Amino acid sequence: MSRSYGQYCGLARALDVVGDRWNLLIVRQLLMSPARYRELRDGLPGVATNLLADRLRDLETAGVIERRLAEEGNAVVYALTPWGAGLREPVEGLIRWSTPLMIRGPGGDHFRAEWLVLPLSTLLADRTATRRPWRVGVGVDDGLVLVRTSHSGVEAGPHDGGDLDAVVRADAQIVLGLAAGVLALDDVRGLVDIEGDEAAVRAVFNSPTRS
Amino acid sequence: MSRSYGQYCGLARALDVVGDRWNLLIVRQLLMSPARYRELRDGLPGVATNLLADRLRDLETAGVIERRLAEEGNAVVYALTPWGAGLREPVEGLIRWSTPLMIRGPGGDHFRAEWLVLPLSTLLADRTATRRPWRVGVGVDDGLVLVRTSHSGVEAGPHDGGDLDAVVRADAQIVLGLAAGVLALDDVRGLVDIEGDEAAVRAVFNSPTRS
DNA sequence: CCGCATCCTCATGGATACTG
DNA sequence: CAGTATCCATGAGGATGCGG
Repeated sequence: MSRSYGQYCGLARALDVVGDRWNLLIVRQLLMSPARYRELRDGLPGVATNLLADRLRDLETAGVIERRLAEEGNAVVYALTPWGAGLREPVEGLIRWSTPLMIRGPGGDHFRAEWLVLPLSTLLADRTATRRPWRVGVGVDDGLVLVRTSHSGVEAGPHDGGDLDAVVRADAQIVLGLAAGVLALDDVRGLVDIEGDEAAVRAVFNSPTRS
Repeated sequence: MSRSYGQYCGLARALDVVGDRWNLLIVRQLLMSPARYRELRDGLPGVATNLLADRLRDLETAGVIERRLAEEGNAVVYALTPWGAGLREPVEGLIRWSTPLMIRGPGGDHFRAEWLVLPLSTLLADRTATRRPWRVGVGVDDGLVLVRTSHSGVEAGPHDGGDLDAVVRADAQIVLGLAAGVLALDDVRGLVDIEGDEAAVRAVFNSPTRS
């Protein structure tokens, strides 16, 4: 664990726990779903394997994550504790704050479709859901993210294999621009591929924000 | 500037900008008020002066902070840009998340009364304000933090020298426990010193949360 | 294979002295 | 006062090893 700030301040103590490099990205992965060591390593391109092991130990000691035994028996699965799951708010706050950094496009950075789950969740959460419920797949590269109506608005998550009313495919940059309201669907028609119920797709990206 | 994560992910890009050690603590200081170099150094015990200078440069380059000329003429003052001020949400989220780390008490850590401003702001913000407006000073050590009613609830900030309806003095740990709702005022009567209008103090710490 | 531990190199952080 | 310059300790990154 890195050096403590030694300050009796909530932010400093929070950063003593999750401020070290890679820690919040590990939390990001686990906010989507519990995962095995290898899955974490795959979802965190660039992490050194010894650092990942170190950080998992630190976070477990601090009570942010816990090791569970997978259903298959002896496999270890890492998951957030209830307290660790409380990091969703500040993490989503940082994601919303980062919008200006994302609409510039990916540059040469790594990208994984699953990384759209949290941004879509938080950017679409306060959209008013339409009358009839829908489930839409948002596809980038080879991945598919599920966006659907929920009791209180719109939710995103990993694709669960269930039926979809529609599938939208576009570059990640465009998907984020649409979700953030920086782009309108009609402005990028040629860059977006829509299959299925177009009305459902419009409900995702063009419905007014509750504000 | 530290090594980039190289991930096209909002959280990773946000941390590329503010994830380096000390960066968010500098933002914490500037969320309270613009400050000069020396004030930042004083408010960040433990920071090395070269690191502070480095970080201020990085944050300015990234567009999080800006250098301003003070009213007195040639003095430089650091302040958040509008985008940088948008970090208030995730920072307050981390502060709320850190409550379990704070109610354990200060241990041997440094403490400054001004560090209560952000926690009091975010922990009391959704308390319903009483009918008549009040201004209460919360005192720890030698410092005094202002808590007052606002149009939409309760606000905290640096003491502005104006008249106060009451002053409460207690240890920082107790103040935070009261604000977080972990302690009730009557449970710690002997440890809290109240001057002035006690009803105003009760309005700060005992009014029901809006939930 | 998966889940780490070890080793080595180099970038970053920390403490202090120094300068315009 | 507002930073630079310097030096040393520490942590990150990458390759590889190793037991289950």
